Amino acid sequence: MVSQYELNKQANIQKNKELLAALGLEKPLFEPQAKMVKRAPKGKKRKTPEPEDSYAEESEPEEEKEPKSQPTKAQKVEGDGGVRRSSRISGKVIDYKKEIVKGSPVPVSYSSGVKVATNEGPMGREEGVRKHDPKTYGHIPGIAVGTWWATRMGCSVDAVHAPPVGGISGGSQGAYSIALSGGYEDDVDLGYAFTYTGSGGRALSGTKEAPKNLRTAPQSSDQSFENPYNRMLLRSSETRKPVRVIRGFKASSRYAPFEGYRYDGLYVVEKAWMEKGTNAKGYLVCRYALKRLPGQPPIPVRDAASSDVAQPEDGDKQDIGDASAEGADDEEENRD
DNA sequence: GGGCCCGCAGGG
DNA sequence: CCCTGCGGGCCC
Repeated sequence: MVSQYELNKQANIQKNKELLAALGLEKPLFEPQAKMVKRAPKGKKRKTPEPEDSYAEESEPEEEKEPKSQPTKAQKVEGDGGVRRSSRISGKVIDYKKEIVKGSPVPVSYSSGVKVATNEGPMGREEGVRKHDPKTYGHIPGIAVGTWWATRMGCSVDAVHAPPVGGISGGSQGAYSIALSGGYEDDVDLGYAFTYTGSGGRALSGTKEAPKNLRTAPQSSDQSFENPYNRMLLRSSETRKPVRVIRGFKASSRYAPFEGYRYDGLYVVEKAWMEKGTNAKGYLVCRYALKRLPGQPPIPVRDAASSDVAQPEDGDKQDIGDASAEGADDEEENRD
């Protein structure tokens, strides 16, 4: 027996898929699957050299250190018996810092086409010093598309997405950035386009009888565009300012990283609307449809079948970094 | 695994 | 200054 919840969820997903198609977002700007090829485990484990050179000091990206088309070193292969480490949130078995300092800054279970931030702080990347203003529209200098962090604080330090918890960050002209972290089950993610759900409607303070002090909680009331964060994204759909997007390991789509958080580049909010979300009471949620700007590097695809990671097949390329896709520079930023 | 509650960066 | 929020560490 399928639960009513599941039925509602599937209905919502289907509806949103159709909506994305109706918006003309059904055609990928690139074909990730077609260009990805599974890498068979090669036997060894970790390794992953890693030049830490490249765009080290906020200079310009330069790229090309990307593994693509050059299966060799940098390919993980995780042989750890296939342990999926996405469960990191619950156990502290994994010492990220150690892993980062050693060879590969990126966990072996996920390194396809991924770069790491170069923000070196006293305690490592996640605790560096912020060098750029997160309150700007478009790319952050020196942070290439595909950059990966172990935690949200890393994204914050590198100014890609400032809030350590919040999913939306923005100003008067729209959102600067958003985080896809699987907070809402019925969001649809096609990589080059996706639907996103707004903030609010959660009882973070609990009830009078059972007061709480949470950072996130289940939906317990309607959302609305009155909510400042939701209003920002609504504003984005009007100004069409580019929005930085990071995908987190909690997101369930095949475009989400296995671990940590990854900068997936710039998107534009194509539409904003209200609908009944998938939750027990059918509370209203603010929903948005985002589309990726063209000219950006492909998004790595998670291989659903195995713990191996898909790999871009041929240098398909299109350079990373900020290159095109910049509707970005018009960041005369906040004119508050 | 689940529950609790903390810091932290923003926005008003 | 107070409140919010798609983290995360810890303890059970």
